[in-house]
Amino acid sequence: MEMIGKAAKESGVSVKMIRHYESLGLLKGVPRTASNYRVYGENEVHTLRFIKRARNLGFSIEDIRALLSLWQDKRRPSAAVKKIAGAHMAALEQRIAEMQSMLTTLRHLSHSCHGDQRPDCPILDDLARPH
Amino acid sequence: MEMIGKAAKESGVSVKMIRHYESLGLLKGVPRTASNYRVYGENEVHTLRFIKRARNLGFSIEDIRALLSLWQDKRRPSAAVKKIAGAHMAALEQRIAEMQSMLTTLRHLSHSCHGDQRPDCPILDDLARPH
DNA sequence: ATGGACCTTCCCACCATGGGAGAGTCAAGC
DNA sequence: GCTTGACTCTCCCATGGTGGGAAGGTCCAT
Repeated sequence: MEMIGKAAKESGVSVKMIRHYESLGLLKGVPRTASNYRVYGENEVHTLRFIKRARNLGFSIEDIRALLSLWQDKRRPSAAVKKIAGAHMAALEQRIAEMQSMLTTLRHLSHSCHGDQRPDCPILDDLARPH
Repeated sequence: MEMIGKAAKESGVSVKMIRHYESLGLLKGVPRTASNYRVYGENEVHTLRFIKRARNLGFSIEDIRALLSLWQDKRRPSAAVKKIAGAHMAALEQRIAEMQSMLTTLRHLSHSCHGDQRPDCPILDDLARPH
């Protein structure tokens, strides 16, 4: 009889988040003891690790919901999985590109800022640019 | 007499967010008409554009709060500005590195997934890895 | 039986943004 | 003057993912 704390340790998902995922319907039908404690078996811990790994790869909860149901469907077409992964990769690429563009601008600005005791600061000048 | 809608258009900050920034103390002492409408002048619009630009560069509200006060302090040391920018750049770099690491893994997995009608899928296999 | 380590539910917070309700205001056109 | 539409006001709620903490129940070892 495995309680939530043990499942948390084994899966790497915090107790808080295990309950949260359950409330979101990612873990269904978790049984309870007579005193209302959640009980986890191998399957649940396996699912939690799946979720953990997917979160580590940046998948959203909705993506994970879809991935879990494909995982459980032994007749899924692998194309369906690849499509989700592809969309996520595209989103990551876009976000990275945005951040890199910020970084490029910041590096230019920072490079041209003395960073000393004097008040002159191209960084502030840029932020305050009338444009 | 410039109402909030016009200030929004001129600054690129939404009406909602202008009010929000004011509630956070980023815009102080915005005057009101007799009928309680906010009134904006050049200074306020300028500040809003500053905020907008800083947000576009990914600065947090707290960073912006500090940047605004440095902007208004004509005797600031530029080092203080550069320090904030540097910390932000480091955070961006770290986040980008994390996302790129996700992307690398995803690309490997996706590459080895047929993406057809068959159920075999290394992506799911990896997510479900016992590890 | 007491204490400590669990567990439960419920509410609140973050950050930045937006949606929408319900009410007031203002100007233009009739 | 009255209607209409475009503003504006304040409030509350939602997002997504995570955590904090309160108030109470349970279980086991001393």
